[in-house]
Amino acid sequence: MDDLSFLIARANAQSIAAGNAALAEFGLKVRSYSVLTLAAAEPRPSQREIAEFLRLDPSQVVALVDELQRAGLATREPDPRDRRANVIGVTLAGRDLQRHAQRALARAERELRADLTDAERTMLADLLRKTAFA
Amino acid sequence: MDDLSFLIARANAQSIAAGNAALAEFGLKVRSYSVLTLAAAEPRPSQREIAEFLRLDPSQVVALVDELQRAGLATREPDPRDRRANVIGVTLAGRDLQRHAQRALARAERELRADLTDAERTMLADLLRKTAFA
DNA sequence: ACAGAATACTTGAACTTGTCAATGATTGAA
DNA sequence: TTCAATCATTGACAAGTTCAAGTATTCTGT
Repeated sequence: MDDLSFLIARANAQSIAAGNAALAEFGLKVRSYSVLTLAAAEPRPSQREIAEFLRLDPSQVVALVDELQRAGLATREPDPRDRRANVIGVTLAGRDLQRHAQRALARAERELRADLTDAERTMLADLLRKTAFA
Repeated sequence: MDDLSFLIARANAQSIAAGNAALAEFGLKVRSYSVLTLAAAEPRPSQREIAEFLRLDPSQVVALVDELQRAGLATREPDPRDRRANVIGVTLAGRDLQRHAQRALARAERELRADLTDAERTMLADLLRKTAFA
């Protein structure tokens, strides 16, 4: 039971729990926060790009964007260059909330991973990046 | 989006997908394999201990043990020392299957994490262990 | 010894997530 | 221009999570 996949699974469960707890005060979850963050980036992504990046089914992205839009945080416009696609962006409120949520999340993560030094956290991130984007 | 939790989530999704694929030929999934592996250990765990270790709700463990038992892989006996609790173990077939599945899983994992050297994999496991069992 | 709190498992319900197939609109390619 | 591919959407369904309630058993304090 000391294999990589098990350790990763456990660390992930902790991340999600801590993340959702930290995001609760913003009315967000890890999922909706991720979508909001991508929507706040430039260039604004399409739903397909969001789905691809987060490894979600496109139909899940529909629901997530619906939710953010209803909350007045995200915008959804047809892409003028490809009218099949929607361009997802953020409202002013969305951008503001994203910033606050990002800070809260970073704080929660540092707390959760407090047993690692800064150097170890960096090392861990590097290794994960190397294997997770192969 | 390059924070630890995101990377962990992504690596986890890959692990589960690759793990389930590798375990399919044994009729197992990552979940049932984990329970089977714990059941094969000494001393044999109770369902509560399995739930705690895998961070599952006790009711989920009921279903998982049911499944393994129906497949003739796991045994479930009341603990003579505490008749509220069940002691979960493995049958001969269960032990045998666990061994084969373990090998297949290790192989799949090495393959999935092939972009890391052995030393890096060890380092990654050490870091995860340090943060996941704080 | 006894009552009451606590624990282990089980069941079932509600809810969230994950997966898939089908559809309409639009675009790209032969 | 026609045919295939792509993007978003919907709806159906399986799988996973979380909770509350119930039974049996054990533990605690008197």
